Amino acid sequence: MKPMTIGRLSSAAKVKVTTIRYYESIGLMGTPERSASGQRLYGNADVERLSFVRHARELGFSMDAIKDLIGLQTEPDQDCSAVDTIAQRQLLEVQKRLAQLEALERELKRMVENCRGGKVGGCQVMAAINDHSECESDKHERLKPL
Amino acid sequence: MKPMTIGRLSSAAKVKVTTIRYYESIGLMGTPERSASGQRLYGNADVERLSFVRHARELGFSMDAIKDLIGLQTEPDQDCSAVDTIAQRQLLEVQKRLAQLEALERELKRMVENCRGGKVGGCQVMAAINDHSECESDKHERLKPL
DNA sequence: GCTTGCCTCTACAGTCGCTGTAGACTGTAT
DNA sequence: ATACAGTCTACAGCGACTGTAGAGGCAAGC
Repeated sequence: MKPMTIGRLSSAAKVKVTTIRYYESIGLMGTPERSASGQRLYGNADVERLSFVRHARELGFSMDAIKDLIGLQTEPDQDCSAVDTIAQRQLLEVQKRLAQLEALERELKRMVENCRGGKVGGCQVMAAINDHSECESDKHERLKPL
Repeated sequence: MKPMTIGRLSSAAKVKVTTIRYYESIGLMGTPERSASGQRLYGNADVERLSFVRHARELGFSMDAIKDLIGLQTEPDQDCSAVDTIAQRQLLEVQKRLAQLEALERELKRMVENCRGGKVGGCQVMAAINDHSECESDKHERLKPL
């Protein structure tokens, strides 16, 4: 039960030191104890909580969703359906994004395959970007960062 | 050849007014003429250039890549391979991202399907996020925003 | 005890690609 | 003449961090 410094927590949970302090600042991690000299001190529960956050981030959950999940975790007697709802919403998001990216892939593939070399002036890739209207998926939704 | 205001350019190219000014500020759109009262004035060439930028953004190209593409576009006698390289790099990025998202989808699906209802305390979804190690794709790369 | 060298602290700026706000001015339609 | 939409500049904010600066802390080797 001996407390660990932020660096140990960082390597235990595989989350960067700066990120841990950031999580604290946005209320995702709660204010830890401090040593006499002011250093943050953590215990095993913090490793688990931080790992949970990391796993959830890796699954693409937003910070808000993660906050909700943590809130639910602290009330184990509540109905599980709230958790299920969050996960299902996330799955839908991922599937939507997948569909977008698949359309993009088809389009880029077509562009690259049509390239016959030569000069920029007659470049098929350039033409494809210019004359986007020919494309199957003309109406891209606003694309989130790749 | 009568010049148009930023609002007309905005609807012609389907890019928001504020975004056009932003593009100007980062050097993507060049400084336009101004009317006597200081309003920006654009011509048809600007519509094409801005549409090109929009199409490229919809295809997920970064601003840097788009700057490169525009630079190449103004030199139609250069070899086309530089364009092809940028597009291929973009395709690879998209494919990498697709693979990540597919792994995510499998994992989320598994989580959601395992949910049998009940209380949060015994929730399979929670368990799955906690015990990420069981998953096929334990080693997710840093996930970019959904 | 002293130095070395890493660890930790706070506070703030920067990233990307915009979006939103405030407050003033301009142009057009009625 | 008035109303109202459009435009102007300048700056702050978004999410989820990352990077920097400058100061202080801590354990190990000499």
